[in-house]
Amino acid sequence: MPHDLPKAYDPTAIEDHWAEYWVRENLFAQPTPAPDATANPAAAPPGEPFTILLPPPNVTGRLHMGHMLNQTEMDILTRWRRMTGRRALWLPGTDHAGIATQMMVERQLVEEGNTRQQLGRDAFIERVWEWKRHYGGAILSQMKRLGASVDWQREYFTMDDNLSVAVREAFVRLYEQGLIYRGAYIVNWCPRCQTAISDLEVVFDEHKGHLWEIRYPVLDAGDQETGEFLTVATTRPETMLGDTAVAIHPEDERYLHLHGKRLRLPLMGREIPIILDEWVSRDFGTGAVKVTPAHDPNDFALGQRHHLPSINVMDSTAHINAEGGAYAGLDRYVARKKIVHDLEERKLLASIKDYTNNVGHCDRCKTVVEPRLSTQWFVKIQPLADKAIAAVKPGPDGKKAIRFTPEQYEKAYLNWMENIHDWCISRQLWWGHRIPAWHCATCHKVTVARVDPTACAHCGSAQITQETDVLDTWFSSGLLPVSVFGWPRILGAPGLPAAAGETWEGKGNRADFDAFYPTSLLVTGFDILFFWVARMIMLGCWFSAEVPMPDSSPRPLAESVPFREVYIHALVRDANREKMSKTKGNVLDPIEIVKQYGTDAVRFTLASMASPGTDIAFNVARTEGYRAFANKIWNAARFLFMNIERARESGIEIDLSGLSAALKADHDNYVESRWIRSRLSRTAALVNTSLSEYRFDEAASLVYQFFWGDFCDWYLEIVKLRLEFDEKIDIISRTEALKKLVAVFEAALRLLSPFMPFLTEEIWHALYDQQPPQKSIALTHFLVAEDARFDESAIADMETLQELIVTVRSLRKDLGVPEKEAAAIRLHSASSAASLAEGNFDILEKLARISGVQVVSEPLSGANARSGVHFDVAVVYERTIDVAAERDRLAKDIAKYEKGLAAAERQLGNEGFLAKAPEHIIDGLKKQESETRVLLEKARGALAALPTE
RNA sequence: GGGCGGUUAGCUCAGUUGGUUAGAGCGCCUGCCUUACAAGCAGGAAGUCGGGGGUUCGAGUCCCUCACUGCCCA
Repeated sequence: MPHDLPKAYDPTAIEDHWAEYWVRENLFAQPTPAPDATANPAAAPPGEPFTILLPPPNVTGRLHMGHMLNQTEMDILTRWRRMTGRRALWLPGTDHAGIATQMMVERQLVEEGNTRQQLGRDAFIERVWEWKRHYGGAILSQMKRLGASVDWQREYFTMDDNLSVAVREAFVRLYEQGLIYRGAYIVNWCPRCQTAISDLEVVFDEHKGHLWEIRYPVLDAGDQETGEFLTVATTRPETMLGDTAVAIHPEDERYLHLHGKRLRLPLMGREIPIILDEWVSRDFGTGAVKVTPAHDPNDFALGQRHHLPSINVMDSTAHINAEGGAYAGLDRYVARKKIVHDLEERKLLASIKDYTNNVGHCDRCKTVVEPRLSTQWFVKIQPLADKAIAAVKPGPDGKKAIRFTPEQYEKAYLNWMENIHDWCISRQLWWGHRIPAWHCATCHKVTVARVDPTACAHCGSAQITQETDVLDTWFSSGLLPVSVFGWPRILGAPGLPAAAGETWEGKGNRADFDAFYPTSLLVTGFDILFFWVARMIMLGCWFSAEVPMPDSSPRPLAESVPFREVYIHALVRDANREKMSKTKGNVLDPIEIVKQYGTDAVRFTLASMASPGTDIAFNVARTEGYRAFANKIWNAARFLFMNIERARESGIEIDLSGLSAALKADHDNYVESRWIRSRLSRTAALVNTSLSEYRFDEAASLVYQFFWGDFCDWYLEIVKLRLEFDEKIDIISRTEALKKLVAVFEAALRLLSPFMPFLTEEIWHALYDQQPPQKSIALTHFLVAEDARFDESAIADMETLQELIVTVRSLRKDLGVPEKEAAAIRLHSASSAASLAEGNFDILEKLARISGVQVVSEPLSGANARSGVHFDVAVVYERTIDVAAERDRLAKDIAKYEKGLAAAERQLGNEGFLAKAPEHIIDGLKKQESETRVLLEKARGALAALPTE
């Protein structure tokens, strides 16, 4: 029997199955539109595209909570958009992660007693590919398991041939445009990784160190020491070996007499000038700063301004080199110690002060980064940044081509983009896109080419060797929004395989580009704002601008952006709001939690806590609650199936093809059915709005509230009355009631599906006896307000009934009526509440255990009565209420009503309010005032009617 | 040092352009195995919205200020 479900929901029993099913059936593949689709709208597939690119996780990566949040949000949005009829394409893939991957494989080699140098470049790269084939992309398998609704046929990897072609083309174009140059500048150098790293890969940590003050002897005109000293302050004394000047502020009165003088550099003996520069801070240290252009970015800038030589005193492993004289060969920290010792010995150390400073560490290996002068490749970034700024600011039409949510991140983005530095794109690694530049041994010029050259383009010499550096990983991932759709092949660029077919099947073509670029949205964390977001915008705007629009017109900026919207989500922290970190040991593995509670429950936790701009303190207690929610729905399904079976046994078959009509049906005798359909309609409207504003928290709680609070707690309980088989309810109404129940439930499943895809898929298939109208609930239609009939009066009536039921329940409890015992009520009402109660006696009987209703014409007060706005109700019972407790309760109510009434009266007596406040506010307040007055009078009466002690 | 955010129930958070008596989940208290569900049902308690000042007919919401706190950039 297909409808025989276990009593408790066990996610592990079903999730693997559906995860595999979705991948196997290729349900979320988005085919390339027919090439002539844009020219011939009739041939175009229906629906606006909704395109979203997975921000590429590292190929070495494993799924963490941040990924899971990120992917949950993308999946909810993609599933939702897909169900609303958009042509949804979510494109997955990974990043080759230069340093991380190379480190991984190097570690393997070390275990084998080998090094990459021994292996050689080509063999090493082959080794990395091998590693990738075996271990790479574990994170994508995890995504599959979590049911991400991506198009697996379009999976990308930044080192794939097609994407490598794009990288090479981009490099060559930028070079030809004069936007790539090579030169010696200060870069962040990781002595362990042996490569330059970007500013963003340097993590600053507070570090307790010292500030050493060193006395530099002043020289007179004859180069003799005058006996005077200029004292400089430094946190890194070992760099003094490379000092080429000392700088002071030109207006610093302490040092006016030293203008134009020279100094003798201690330990090295070299003469260096005193230079004047306004950059020097007079308040810091002694106001005199040593200048080491080869080892500090600020000093480098000073050196440029004052034409100072740069002396590099360290090698690539941060050991002192031959320029360091007696210290050559020492590690930087050993050298520091020795230098301090030597200075002290020569009485040149003025003082040592404790000092806390920010020290940069390599993001990958935590080694202290050494700012170092070295020859690197750079992108002249300003022209790209200008476009990237224009794309975010309002255009001439006042519209922004890219919109940020939450808005505050736009400011952060612009601030960064407006202060951007040239981008160092070279990395001294082997794993990555090798820079397509060849150095000529004959004329020393550089040849940059799309196809590997055999001779120097300048002098024709065959003595050329390729640049050994590779490109920064972000260079390739920044290109993804264009390259995954076939750029540059779609331009038919020379030296590239033709756009039509060949080996590029499924790797993007012109029709894809026309259909899916710009993508709709990028979802990512704020920590990634400057990595993906910024680079994709710069490169996307730059290169797509050359691709004409489908109608051959030039592509405007608004159509060249890589995505139209950016949604920035929060950081996932642990339950104590601590940042998760391996060293703290508080990292939660999402997969482990998923195993415990089910994917849906974890997804729902993340969604319901994802209010924009607020970090998520992930607490499994919350997840436990949502597992309970899943279980609740599971059991609601069991209840339905039970009744479908029972109906079937008595020869009633529900026509599942008529469900949507049942939702809209005008004719309906039952208030609970009119009410639940109205609530469904309202909920659908609000969920759609919330999702369109990225309010995952609102959307999730709306669905939760509807399913549990409305559907299960009220509707299901009442509908049981209609399904009674012992009673002589006519078969037609029974069938109708069951049909509406099934219709509402099925619709609610669709509403829930983007949030809980596994549970809803399982139940939905079961509902259709494994013969559903679609292959997946994910391919059905997402509910909108119009799908269910909305009836304002049903909501009002139901709310009155609910209030009556809750009042009676509470009264019964306070009177100590045993749960199972029915009791009669007396009811007074000046409005329709009494007739409503009589007309729906069966509901009251079941939900409030009422044995009879006696409608009375006099208001009720006293020991066993309570009042709502529309009614007074008393429970007929032999015992009376706990008078003291009731008095407390009433006193509290009275105080609350008095306060409320006083506030309302104050407002309504205020002419300014009556004159200025909008009408609906005034009307609302008047209504509130009169209702509160009624409640207050009734509460006072009730208090007076209580027996005295 | 510069910039941005946060402070609402015991905990975690909502609270739309100022507008009717500030909400949710979890936790807590009380009573129930009522044949969908004890991962449940029913009832209940709980907040001077960080402090102070101001604008306004009206402030959790806007402005100023102080305190605490988090993040980003240098």
